[in-house]
Amino acid sequence: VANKSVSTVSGTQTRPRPQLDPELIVDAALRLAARDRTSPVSIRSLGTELGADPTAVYRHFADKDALVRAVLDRLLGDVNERVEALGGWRERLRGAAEILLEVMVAHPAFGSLVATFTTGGANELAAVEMILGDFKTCGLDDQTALRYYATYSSFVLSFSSAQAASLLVAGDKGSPGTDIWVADYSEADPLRFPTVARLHEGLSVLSDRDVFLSGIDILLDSAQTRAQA
Amino acid sequence: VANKSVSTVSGTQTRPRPQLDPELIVDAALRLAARDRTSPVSIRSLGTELGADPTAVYRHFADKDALVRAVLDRLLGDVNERVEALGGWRERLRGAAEILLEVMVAHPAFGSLVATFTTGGANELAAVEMILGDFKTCGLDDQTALRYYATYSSFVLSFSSAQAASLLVAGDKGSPGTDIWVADYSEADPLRFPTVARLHEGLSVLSDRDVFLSGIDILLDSAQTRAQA
DNA sequence: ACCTGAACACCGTTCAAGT
DNA sequence: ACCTGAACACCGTTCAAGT
Repeated sequence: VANKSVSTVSGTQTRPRPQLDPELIVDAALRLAARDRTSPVSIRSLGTELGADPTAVYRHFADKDALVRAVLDRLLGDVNERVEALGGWRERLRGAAEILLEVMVAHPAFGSLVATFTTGGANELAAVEMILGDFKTCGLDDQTALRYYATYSSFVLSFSSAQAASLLVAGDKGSPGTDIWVADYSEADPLRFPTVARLHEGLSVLSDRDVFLSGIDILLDSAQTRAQA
Repeated sequence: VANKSVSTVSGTQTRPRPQLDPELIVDAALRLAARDRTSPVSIRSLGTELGADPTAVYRHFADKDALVRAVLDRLLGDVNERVEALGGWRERLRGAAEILLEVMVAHPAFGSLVATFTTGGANELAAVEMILGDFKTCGLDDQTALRYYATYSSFVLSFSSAQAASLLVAGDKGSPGTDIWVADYSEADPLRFPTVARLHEGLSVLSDRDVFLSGIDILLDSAQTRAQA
């Protein structure tokens, strides 16, 4: 909506100060989060990225929580934009889950918080409308559609948040490709833990992403079956 | 296993120093977490709770992450103990989810981390054995049981973690009974967001706990149906 | 041999002092 | 009128100095 052109800035300043505004701050925050996916974004690092005093942020956001909400709403907007291209209620709900996970994991400093904040922004509302509408299109009655909407979004948000958070706690150590849900149970005592011992190989093969999509499929299958009944 | 009696301590010391050991530190950490459910537990606060120098903790745990893992394994042990009393695979899986959520929400400083850490402790292994075994009892083949185990635990852990985390970020402000997943959408524009505008009342009625249990029921229904096929 | 506590490198946030 | 940066009250963690 806003015109982001800065071409009218006079040439007197050799190093153009970027005319701080909320959108620019959100841009910088996302740049930092994507650049180092193992660290949180501090107000101080944000200041240096902006070429301004760290505390300048406080003239545009009441506190860090307000900044986090703005950043998350921006990410939600990116997700919505990509989801709009998808057609069919089921493909859209499955694709939206996949895309949201991907976007949050690409910006762990903020993605790790997506389950604990309500952005209150326009993009959040648009996402709710899309999800609720698709569960209605599926054929569910109002009451049931609401239930599936809530279950769907709580699963997608909390899973994505946990996945992003695990990148932050892992820090530099830990091979980057490692999945988080499954530990190595190869030496579990067969007497005390017979099932684990027998199936530990199958456990280590599961990938977080597959588990996530399995959960989505189970939920969407369930919605479809219930709608047909 | 360990005998926790300290009755043999000599009476020379007026204020009995509690003979620091890992279990005592975990006890103190859980006491703090349960006492103030809106704040994280710092090493410093742990020190004063123990009546010892804060850095004493580092002689028993390599770093804070190691302490967190020990605390989470203890909580997992508490959950397991209560779950053992339940009979029937379905009642146990449903009850386990309910109890885990309750225990994590009762100790948000640590519960908020339950989705991002693998404890590597004995209680974790016991929980995996229980869940896998119950999905086998349900009648699923190995491959499918593994998938349902992974989906079940990722949902339970990430939901509980997000729920606990929301108590931390809320801090003192915010009425304590408020649910996190649903914002107030009562003034959504009916033209742009028709479904939300029409159903916003139903949305505000949903409780987090009900949404959680709905998700569990959908998952267990799905497992049962697939096992019968 | 064991423990303390000062110190380091970080946080988010405030507000007096500058321009 | 606007912005800076020093300062405050916190973090987790280390390690020299004590006993």
